[in-house]
Amino acid sequence: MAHRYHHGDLREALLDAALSGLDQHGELPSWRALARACTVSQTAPYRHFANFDVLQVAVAAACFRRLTAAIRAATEKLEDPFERLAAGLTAYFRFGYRHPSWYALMFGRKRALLDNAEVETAGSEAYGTLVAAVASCGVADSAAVAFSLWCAVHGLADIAASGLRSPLPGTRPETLPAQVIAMCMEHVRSHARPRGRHAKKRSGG
Amino acid sequence: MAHRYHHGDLREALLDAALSGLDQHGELPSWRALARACTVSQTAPYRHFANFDVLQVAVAAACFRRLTAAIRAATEKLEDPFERLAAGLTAYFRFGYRHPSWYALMFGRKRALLDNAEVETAGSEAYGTLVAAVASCGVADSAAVAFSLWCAVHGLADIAASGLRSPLPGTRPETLPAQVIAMCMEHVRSHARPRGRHAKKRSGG
DNA sequence: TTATCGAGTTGACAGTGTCAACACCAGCCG
DNA sequence: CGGCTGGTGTTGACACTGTCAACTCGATAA
Repeated sequence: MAHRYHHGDLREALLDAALSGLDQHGELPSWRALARACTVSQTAPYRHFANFDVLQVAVAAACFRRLTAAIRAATEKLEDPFERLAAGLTAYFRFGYRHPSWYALMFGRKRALLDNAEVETAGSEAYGTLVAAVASCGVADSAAVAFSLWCAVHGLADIAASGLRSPLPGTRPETLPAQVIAMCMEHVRSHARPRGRHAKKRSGG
Repeated sequence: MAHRYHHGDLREALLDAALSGLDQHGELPSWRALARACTVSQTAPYRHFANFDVLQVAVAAACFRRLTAAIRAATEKLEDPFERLAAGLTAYFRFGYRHPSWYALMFGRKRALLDNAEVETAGSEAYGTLVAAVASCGVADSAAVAFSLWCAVHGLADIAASGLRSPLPGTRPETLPAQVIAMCMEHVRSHARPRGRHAKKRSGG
């Protein structure tokens, strides 16, 4: 059975092809190229996605889920809330740095992405982990502080993802995130309720 | 003579059409649409731009120059270096917020933009004003601090430009930049050499 | 067995960026 | 004045794109 008439799991195959094409060529393959990659006629994908935008949205949502997973993986083993936060921010940056084309898709401003529920949900979950991490550092208005941190780290990731022609000559890109994340942690500490200098979090309050 | 065979200044007309199309429809018009807008055949633009990427680069460079101008306009009247810096950061944000499609073009990661001399120059000039402003606040490693500020403000502008579905419910987008810029100024002050004089804030140590 | 219907196919359409070949016309040289 | 030149604009074509309508396949239900 070299060629079944029905592919079996075309939807998933298309998403896989999209992700790997994104990694390989830096851009989302065309609708027809995706079909070709799945050895399927150029209109077969229409049975699974209403149009190209819908497919893009599905891919972006998948990327957001991976971002959330990356952050969780980087933080789940840590106890100290400040360490957790710093690790989460670092993981966020690294995600954008390592998968520039995913990040570009996620934050490339596509009309369809902006008002889509799936992306909204997946994005909010990622953002939620950040707010929670800030709150657990004992910051009062954690939402506002979290937003500022997000701006800083998103800017860093976005700059890194889009080439990073190192505006600081002689500095390796690897060292830049440390500066930015240091600024973030400064900000958090200055907004945290005093809790005892080097006390590990003991009991929740 | 309603129709001259030679347009006269097609190059400039194309750039104008591109900018206004960018403002009006949120996206760069197509090559052919631009030609149509200048009442010219669809291949006439090739006499002025080698291809579509080159045109895009020219438009992006123009946008960078406008950004620099906006920052200069917002800061030139101010004396106090800290005020100047804050005003410059605010102007940067406002530029992205008010011209989302320009900003998207400038930082949308297009291969052609990354290694283009004109864009590089125009971008560096804008970045240079930031570094200078930071340095004039008496910050030692002004390059590193400026980069962190850039990340924060770029992230803010980028988020604002791409829709800003307000991750902080109940907060108007207008109030968000204040938070981020406050973080930036905190960062600068904590890295500034103490100079006495008109210190608005002192950090206890 | 036959009817049904989701899933895949073919062919076509308007739109895109780009190229080669051609047409126009301002300017210079004789 | 006349003819040539070369920058500018035009025409027609190519391969490619996303999308649609109409057709076909084949597993499952009656």
